[in-house]
Amino acid sequence: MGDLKTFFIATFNANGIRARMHIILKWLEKNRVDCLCIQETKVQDADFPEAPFTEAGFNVIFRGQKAYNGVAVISPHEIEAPVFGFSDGQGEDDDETRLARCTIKGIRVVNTYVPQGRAIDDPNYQKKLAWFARLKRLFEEQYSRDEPIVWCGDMNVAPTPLDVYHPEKKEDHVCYHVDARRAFNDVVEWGFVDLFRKFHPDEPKQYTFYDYRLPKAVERGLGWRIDHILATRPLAERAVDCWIDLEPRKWKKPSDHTFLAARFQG
DNA sequence: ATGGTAGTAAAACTA
Repeated sequence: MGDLKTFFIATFNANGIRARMHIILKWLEKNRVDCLCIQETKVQDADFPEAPFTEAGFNVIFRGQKAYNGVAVISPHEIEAPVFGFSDGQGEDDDETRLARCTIKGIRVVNTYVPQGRAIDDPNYQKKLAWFARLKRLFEEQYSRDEPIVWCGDMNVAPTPLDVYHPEKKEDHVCYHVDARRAFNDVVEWGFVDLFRKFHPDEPKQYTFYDYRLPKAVERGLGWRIDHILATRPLAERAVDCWIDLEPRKWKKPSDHTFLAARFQG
Protein backbone atom coordinates (compact mmCIF):
# COMPACT_ATOMS: atom_id res chain seq x y z
CA MET A 1 0.00 0.00 0.00
CA GLY A 2 1.53 3.28 -1.12
CA ASP A 3 1.61 6.69 0.51
CA LEU A 4 -1.87 8.18 0.36
CA LYS A 5 -0.39 11.35 -1.12
CA THR A 6 0.70 9.57 -4.30
CA PHE A 7 -1.29 8.03 -7.10
CA PHE A 8 0.05 5.95 -10.00
CA ILE A 9 -2.37 5.08 -12.79
CA ALA A 10 -2.07 3.41 -16.19
CA THR A 11 -4.24 2.48 -19.14
CA PHE A 12 -3.90 -0.43 -21.57
CA ASN A 13 -5.98 -1.67 -24.49
CA ALA A 14 -5.35 -5.41 -24.13
CA ASN A 15 -7.03 -6.49 -27.38
CA GLY A 16 -8.10 -9.74 -25.67
CA ILE A 17 -7.20 -9.93 -21.97
CA ARG A 18 -6.83 -13.72 -21.94
CA ALA A 19 -4.18 -13.50 -24.65
CA ARG A 20 -2.41 -10.74 -22.71
CA MET A 21 -2.33 -12.05 -19.12
CA HIS A 22 1.42 -12.76 -19.23
CA ILE A 23 2.05 -9.15 -20.25
CA ILE A 24 -0.36 -7.55 -17.77
CA LEU A 25 0.86 -9.56 -14.75
CA LYS A 26 4.51 -8.96 -15.61
CA TRP A 27 3.89 -5.25 -16.12
CA LEU A 28 2.03 -5.02 -12.78
CA GLU A 29 4.98 -6.68 -11.05
CA LYS A 30 7.35 -4.05 -12.42
CA ASN A 31 4.95 -1.14 -11.98
CA ARG A 32 3.32 -0.81 -8.56
CA VAL A 33 0.28 1.04 -9.85
CA ASP A 34 -2.64 2.14 -7.73
CA CYS A 35 -4.93 1.60 -10.70
CA LEU A 36 -4.76 -0.07 -14.11
CA CYS A 37 -7.59 0.57 -16.57
CA ILE A 38 -8.04 -2.00 -19.33
CA GLN A 39 -10.09 -1.87 -22.51
CA GLU A 40 -11.05 -4.48 -25.11
CA THR A 41 -10.99 -7.41 -22.70
CA LYS A 42 -13.08 -9.33 -25.27
CA VAL A 43 -14.46 -11.76 -22.71
CA GLN A 44 -17.84 -12.33 -21.08
CA ASP A 45 -17.89 -12.00 -17.30
CA ALA A 46 -18.25 -15.75 -16.64
CA ASP A 47 -14.93 -16.36 -18.41
CA PHE A 48 -12.97 -13.36 -17.07
CA PRO A 49 -9.59 -14.48 -15.62
CA GLU A 50 -10.19 -13.03 -12.16
CA ALA A 51 -8.15 -15.49 -10.06
CA PRO A 52 -4.65 -14.54 -11.30
CA PHE A 53 -5.34 -10.94 -10.23
CA THR A 54 -6.80 -11.73 -6.80
CA GLU A 55 -3.98 -14.21 -6.15
CA ALA A 56 -1.50 -11.44 -6.94
CA GLY A 57 -3.19 -9.19 -4.38
CA PHE A 58 -5.38 -7.07 -6.63
CA ASN A 59 -9.03 -6.20 -6.62
CA VAL A 60 -10.67 -6.21 -10.04
CA ILE A 61 -13.96 -5.08 -11.52
CA PHE A 62 -15.00 -5.97 -15.06
CA ARG A 63 -17.87 -5.98 -17.51
CA GLY A 64 -17.55 -7.70 -20.85
CA GLN A 65 -19.22 -9.52 -23.68
CA LYS A 66 -18.32 -12.25 -26.13
CA ALA A 67 -15.55 -11.34 -28.61
CA TYR A 68 -15.87 -7.53 -28.51
CA ASN A 69 -15.42 -4.55 -26.18
CA GLY A 70 -15.12 -5.11 -22.42
CA VAL A 71 -13.52 -2.97 -19.69
CA ALA A 72 -11.80 -3.74 -16.40
CA VAL A 73 -10.20 -1.84 -13.52
CA ILE A 74 -7.45 -3.42 -11.39
CA SER A 75 -6.18 -2.03 -8.09
CA PRO A 76 -4.37 -3.15 -4.96
CA HIS A 77 -6.76 -0.84 -3.06
CA GLU A 78 -10.47 -0.95 -2.44
CA ILE A 79 -12.43 -0.18 -5.63
CA GLU A 80 -15.34 1.90 -4.39
CA ALA A 81 -18.69 2.62 -6.02
CA PRO A 82 -18.17 0.65 -9.24
CA VAL A 83 -20.58 1.61 -12.02
CA PHE A 84 -20.64 0.27 -15.58
CA GLY A 85 -22.14 2.29 -18.39
CA PHE A 86 -23.57 5.79 -18.33
CA SER A 87 -26.40 5.10 -15.87
CA ASP A 88 -27.86 8.44 -16.98
CA GLY A 89 -31.28 7.15 -18.03
CA GLN A 90 -30.72 8.71 -21.47
CA GLY A 91 -29.72 6.11 -24.04
CA GLU A 92 -31.31 2.86 -25.06
CA ASP A 93 -27.87 1.15 -25.00
CA ASP A 94 -26.01 1.94 -21.80
CA ASP A 95 -22.66 0.71 -23.18
CA GLU A 96 -21.71 -1.10 -19.99
CA THR A 97 -18.86 -2.89 -21.77
CA ARG A 98 -17.28 0.42 -22.85
CA LEU A 99 -17.42 2.51 -19.68
CA ALA A 100 -16.29 1.67 -16.14
CA ARG A 101 -16.39 4.17 -13.29
CA CYS A 102 -15.22 3.89 -9.71
CA THR A 103 -13.36 5.66 -6.91
CA ILE A 104 -9.87 4.62 -5.75
CA LYS A 105 -7.97 6.41 -2.95
CA GLY A 106 -10.41 9.30 -3.21
CA ILE A 107 -9.86 9.77 -6.95
CA ARG A 108 -12.78 9.25 -9.29
CA VAL A 109 -11.67 7.05 -12.18
CA VAL A 110 -13.47 6.94 -15.53
CA ASN A 111 -12.26 4.23 -17.92
CA THR A 112 -13.59 4.45 -21.49
CA TYR A 113 -13.37 2.42 -24.67
CA VAL A 114 -14.82 4.94 -27.11
CA PRO A 115 -16.53 3.49 -30.24
CA GLN A 116 -14.12 3.53 -33.17
CA GLY A 117 -16.71 4.60 -35.73
CA ARG A 118 -15.66 2.41 -38.72
CA ALA A 119 -15.95 5.10 -41.44
CA ILE A 120 -17.05 8.74 -41.57
CA ASP A 121 -20.06 7.83 -43.77
CA ASP A 122 -21.06 4.94 -41.46
CA PRO A 123 -23.86 5.37 -38.89
CA ASN A 124 -21.36 4.14 -36.29
CA TYR A 125 -19.40 7.36 -36.76
CA GLN A 126 -22.41 9.43 -35.71
CA LYS A 127 -22.73 7.12 -32.70
CA LYS A 128 -19.10 7.87 -31.84
CA LEU A 129 -19.70 11.63 -31.94
CA ALA A 130 -22.87 11.22 -29.86
CA TRP A 131 -20.93 9.04 -27.41
CA PHE A 132 -18.54 11.88 -26.62
CA ALA A 133 -21.47 14.30 -26.23
CA ARG A 134 -23.17 11.89 -23.84
CA LEU A 135 -19.95 11.53 -21.86
CA LYS A 136 -19.61 15.31 -21.60
CA ARG A 137 -23.17 15.49 -20.30
CA LEU A 138 -22.29 12.78 -17.76
CA PHE A 139 -19.40 14.88 -16.46
CA GLU A 140 -21.63 17.96 -16.35
CA GLU A 141 -24.35 16.17 -14.43
CA GLN A 142 -22.56 13.71 -12.16
CA TYR A 143 -19.08 15.22 -11.66
CA SER A 144 -17.40 18.50 -10.77
CA ARG A 145 -14.30 19.87 -12.49
CA ASP A 146 -13.07 20.91 -9.04
CA GLU A 147 -12.81 17.33 -7.76
CA PRO A 148 -9.95 14.91 -8.53
CA ILE A 149 -11.00 12.92 -11.60
CA VAL A 150 -8.93 10.82 -13.98
CA TRP A 151 -10.49 10.04 -17.36
CA CYS A 152 -8.46 7.48 -19.24
CA GLY A 153 -8.73 4.83 -21.89
CA ASP A 154 -8.79 4.20 -25.61
CA MET A 155 -10.46 7.35 -26.96
CA ASN A 156 -9.99 6.40 -30.63
CA VAL A 157 -8.99 10.03 -31.34
CA ALA A 158 -5.61 11.49 -32.24
CA PRO A 159 -6.21 15.04 -30.96
CA THR A 160 -3.65 16.97 -33.06
CA PRO A 161 -1.45 16.54 -36.17
CA LEU A 162 1.40 15.65 -33.80
CA ASP A 163 -0.50 12.56 -32.73
CA VAL A 164 -0.58 10.50 -35.93
CA TYR A 165 1.75 9.68 -38.81
CA HIS A 166 0.96 11.40 -42.14
CA PRO A 167 -1.84 13.53 -40.66
CA GLU A 168 -2.46 15.18 -44.04
CA LYS A 169 -3.68 11.80 -45.30
CA LYS A 170 -5.92 11.12 -42.30
CA GLU A 171 -8.49 13.93 -42.66
CA ASP A 172 -11.23 11.38 -43.49
CA HIS A 173 -10.18 8.81 -40.91
CA VAL A 174 -12.65 8.28 -38.04
CA CYS A 175 -9.84 8.68 -35.49
CA TYR A 176 -8.59 12.01 -36.90
CA HIS A 177 -11.55 13.58 -38.76
CA VAL A 178 -12.26 17.13 -37.61
CA ASP A 179 -15.62 16.19 -36.04
CA ALA A 180 -14.11 13.37 -33.98
CA ARG A 181 -11.35 15.65 -32.73
CA ARG A 182 -13.88 18.36 -31.90
CA ALA A 183 -16.16 15.90 -30.09
CA PHE A 184 -13.22 14.64 -27.99
CA ASN A 185 -11.97 18.15 -27.36
CA ASP A 186 -15.41 19.28 -26.21
CA VAL A 187 -15.19 16.75 -23.39
CA VAL A 188 -11.61 17.77 -22.60
CA GLU A 189 -12.62 21.42 -22.42
CA TRP A 190 -15.23 20.62 -19.80
CA GLY A 191 -12.31 20.54 -17.41
CA PHE A 192 -9.51 18.13 -18.29
CA VAL A 193 -5.78 18.35 -18.95
CA ASP A 194 -4.11 15.91 -21.36
CA LEU A 195 -1.35 14.68 -19.07
CA PHE A 196 0.92 13.32 -21.80
CA ARG A 197 1.01 16.73 -23.49
CA LYS A 198 1.52 18.48 -20.13
CA PHE A 199 4.91 16.80 -19.91
CA HIS A 200 5.72 16.39 -23.62
CA PRO A 201 4.09 19.43 -25.25
CA ASP A 202 5.75 19.31 -28.67
CA GLU A 203 7.21 15.82 -28.98
CA PRO A 204 6.28 14.16 -32.28
CA LYS A 205 6.01 10.42 -32.93
CA GLN A 206 4.82 9.58 -29.41
CA TYR A 207 2.27 6.89 -30.16
CA THR A 208 0.26 4.39 -28.11
CA PHE A 209 -1.14 2.29 -30.98
CA TYR A 210 0.52 0.60 -33.93
CA ASP A 211 -1.66 -1.34 -36.40
CA TYR A 212 -0.72 -5.02 -36.51
CA ARG A 213 -1.29 -5.01 -40.26
CA LEU A 214 1.51 -2.57 -41.05
CA PRO A 215 4.84 -4.39 -41.20
CA LYS A 216 7.48 -2.93 -38.85
CA ALA A 217 5.02 -0.21 -37.82
CA VAL A 218 6.95 0.72 -34.65
CA GLU A 219 10.31 0.92 -36.43
CA ARG A 220 8.73 2.99 -39.21
CA GLY A 221 6.85 5.26 -36.81
CA LEU A 222 3.44 4.36 -38.25
CA GLY A 223 1.43 4.92 -35.09
CA TRP A 224 -1.33 6.86 -33.41
CA ARG A 225 -1.65 8.51 -29.97
CA ILE A 226 -5.25 7.53 -29.30
CA ASP A 227 -4.96 6.27 -25.71
CA HIS A 228 -5.04 9.08 -23.18
CA ILE A 229 -4.91 9.94 -19.49
CA LEU A 230 -6.61 13.18 -18.57
CA ALA A 231 -7.07 14.79 -15.18
CA THR A 232 -9.14 17.64 -13.83
CA ARG A 233 -7.06 20.78 -13.17
CA PRO A 234 -6.59 20.44 -9.40
CA LEU A 235 -5.40 16.88 -9.90
CA ALA A 236 -3.29 17.71 -12.98
CA GLU A 237 -1.37 20.20 -10.84
CA ARG A 238 -0.26 17.24 -8.73
CA ALA A 239 0.94 15.23 -11.77
CA VAL A 240 4.70 14.66 -11.83
CA ASP A 241 5.02 12.54 -14.99
CA CYS A 242 3.13 10.89 -17.82
CA TRP A 243 4.80 8.47 -20.22
CA ILE A 244 4.25 5.84 -22.88
CA ASP A 245 5.86 2.55 -21.86
CA LEU A 246 6.96 0.73 -25.01
CA GLU A 247 8.83 -2.01 -23.12
CA PRO A 248 5.93 -4.50 -23.15
CA ARG A 249 6.00 -4.31 -26.94
CA LYS A 250 9.26 -6.26 -26.78
CA TRP A 251 7.62 -9.08 -24.84
CA LYS A 252 6.02 -12.04 -26.59
CA LYS A 253 2.61 -11.54 -28.22
CA PRO A 254 2.20 -7.81 -27.48
CA SER A 255 -1.07 -5.95 -27.95
CA ASP A 256 -1.32 -3.45 -30.80
CA HIS A 257 -1.62 -0.81 -28.06
CA THR A 258 0.86 -0.20 -25.27
CA PHE A 259 0.78 1.05 -21.68
CA LEU A 260 0.32 4.75 -20.92
CA ALA A 261 1.05 5.74 -17.33
CA ALA A 262 0.86 8.80 -15.10
CA ARG A 263 2.04 9.58 -11.59
CA PHE A 264 0.69 12.11 -9.08
CA GLN A 265 2.29 13.41 -5.90
CA GLY A 266 1.52 15.86 -3.10
C1' DA B 1 -2.88 -0.91 -55.13
C1' DT B 2 -7.69 -0.55 -50.62
C1' DG B 3 -4.02 -5.14 -49.02
C1' DG B 4 -1.98 -6.48 -44.33
C1' DT B 5 -2.56 -9.32 -38.68
C1' DA B 6 -4.67 -10.58 -34.47
C1' DG B 7 -8.40 -12.11 -31.06
C1' DT B 8 -12.46 -14.36 -30.31
C1' DA B 9 -14.58 -18.47 -31.01
C1' DA B 10 -15.99 -21.33 -34.37
C1' DA B 11 -17.65 -18.27 -39.59
C1' DA B 12 -17.21 -13.77 -39.72
C1' DC B 13 -16.57 -9.57 -37.48
C1' DT B 14 -14.01 -5.76 -35.51
C1' DA B 15 -10.09 -3.01 -35.21
